[in-house]
Amino acid sequence: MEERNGRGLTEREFLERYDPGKYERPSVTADILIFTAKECGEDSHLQILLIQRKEHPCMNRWAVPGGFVGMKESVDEAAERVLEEKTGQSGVYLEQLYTWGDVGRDPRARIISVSYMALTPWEKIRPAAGMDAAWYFVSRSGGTLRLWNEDRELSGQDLAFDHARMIWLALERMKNKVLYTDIVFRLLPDKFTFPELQRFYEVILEEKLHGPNFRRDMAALVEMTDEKCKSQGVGKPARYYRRKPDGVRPETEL
Amino acid sequence: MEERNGRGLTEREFLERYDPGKYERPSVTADILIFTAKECGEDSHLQILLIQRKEHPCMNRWAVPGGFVGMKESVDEAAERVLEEKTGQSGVYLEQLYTWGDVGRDPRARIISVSYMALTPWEKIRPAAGMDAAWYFVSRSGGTLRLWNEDRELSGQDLAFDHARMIWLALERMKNKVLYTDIVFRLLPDKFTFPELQRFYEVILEEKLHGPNFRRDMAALVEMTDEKCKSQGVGKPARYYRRKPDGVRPETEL
DNA sequence: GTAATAGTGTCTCTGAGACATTATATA
DNA sequence: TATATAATGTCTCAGAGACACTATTAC
Repeated sequence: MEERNGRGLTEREFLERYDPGKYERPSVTADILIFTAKECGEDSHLQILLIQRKEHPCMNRWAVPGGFVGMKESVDEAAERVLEEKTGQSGVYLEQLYTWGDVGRDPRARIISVSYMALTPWEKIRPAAGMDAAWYFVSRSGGTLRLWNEDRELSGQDLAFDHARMIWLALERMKNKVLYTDIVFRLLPDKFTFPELQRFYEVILEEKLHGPNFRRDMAALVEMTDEKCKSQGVGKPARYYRRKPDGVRPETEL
Repeated sequence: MEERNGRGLTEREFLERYDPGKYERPSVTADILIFTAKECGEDSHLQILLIQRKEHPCMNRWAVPGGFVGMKESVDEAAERVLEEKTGQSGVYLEQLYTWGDVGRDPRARIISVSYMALTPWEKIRPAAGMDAAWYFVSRSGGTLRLWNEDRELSGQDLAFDHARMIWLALERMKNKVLYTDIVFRLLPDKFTFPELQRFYEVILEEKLHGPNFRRDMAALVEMTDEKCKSQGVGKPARYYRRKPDGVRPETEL
């Protein structure tokens, strides 16, 4: 530990003299794509929490919640902080997705954003804090992103900065991971029916699945409970299932 | 475009008054994991370019090449710049991997690093610039990373910062992507033999493959040429193959 | 010739996909 | 009873894995 560098300095001496202020530096934010899913009548959809900006730039446009990374918190911690501020939850599944570093992506200043994806069951969501936050249904059809709720439908130009691409990438990532990881269960409550589970898979995969085969393929991951769902409408009521304690698939590669 | 915010400012007026200097900001680097692969006698191995640090902190330890992201370049552009400085190449396959944001990861200052993976054929590599750069063979066995070359063998403590984890993640990512993307061909020259191709797959997948089945499965992606390899040692000389122009698999999800 | 590696052909058995059938609720 | 949805059982065919065999070089 007493090694000296080219100018004869130890590490301690070097660090004391080190001036990090010589160069200009970018700001860094953690932006969180908070997803949930709710059964709504016939068809299910993913939902994402967006915030309407009350300030320039992109005033009145809708943005993914985010916050600047402080000097005394890791980027991951900043992401958790933002998530808790917006949903009142902690311990939510959070996964880093991508870092957005183009020069002109925010006209205010040089801002680099690390995007995260958060997945949480609808039941655990507290009503979005503040009037400027709203849940939007989200789907992709053809090459375009669709975002809508009871109040309005957004077009591509209604999203701030490069956030449309952020959302697109998150949906793509989910689609790629859903078959070999456990992420669906992060969107579901502890007890769920097989039809629910299947609809969630279908939404994320953006394709219909064959019911009987789906049951067969999921058999290793879930187990039956004695409870039956109260029948909603006509037809045989579904039985509740839960995850098998040991039926585990990996979640991240890190 | 003439919308005014809560204080009656237009976007132009707001931006003129915006002061990005109020908060302290972290430094951001782009760190490049430059991989190549070379046939070396019996067994092939991936190789990675490392640089021995001549300065505190982590003096004399080996680090992944990196550089600070300038204010007038995107993070991707910074990555390309670093890559070209170190290999003299441009147009190399480059993929963003992960962003490392822990507070104490660099004792000099708060530094957030965006890691990239670069893949290039051995033939296109120019000799590493400077005496401080060296190629290391790299593999994982059990839970540990192995790095070695003709001169020395590195242990976990010989790597700077969190760079061992960076390399580990890159190997994991490669392993996960190799079967459904084109990344192997980024490591190979234009013409290659089937045994070569198979060994590269085996190195990345960290498992032996069955020769005849491997040929069958790759048939859609490559095509035979008339050229035969000069026989090296005993045995039937291998035939050269090249990629089919249309035999394409996707490379990234972005 | 033998040894060694390159390359082809074929068999089998798992498992994904499709469909038929039974079960249980409402009306 | 009819209808709608849940849940189970079975058939088939493509494809992964394993193996046997042929081809071409050095020695």
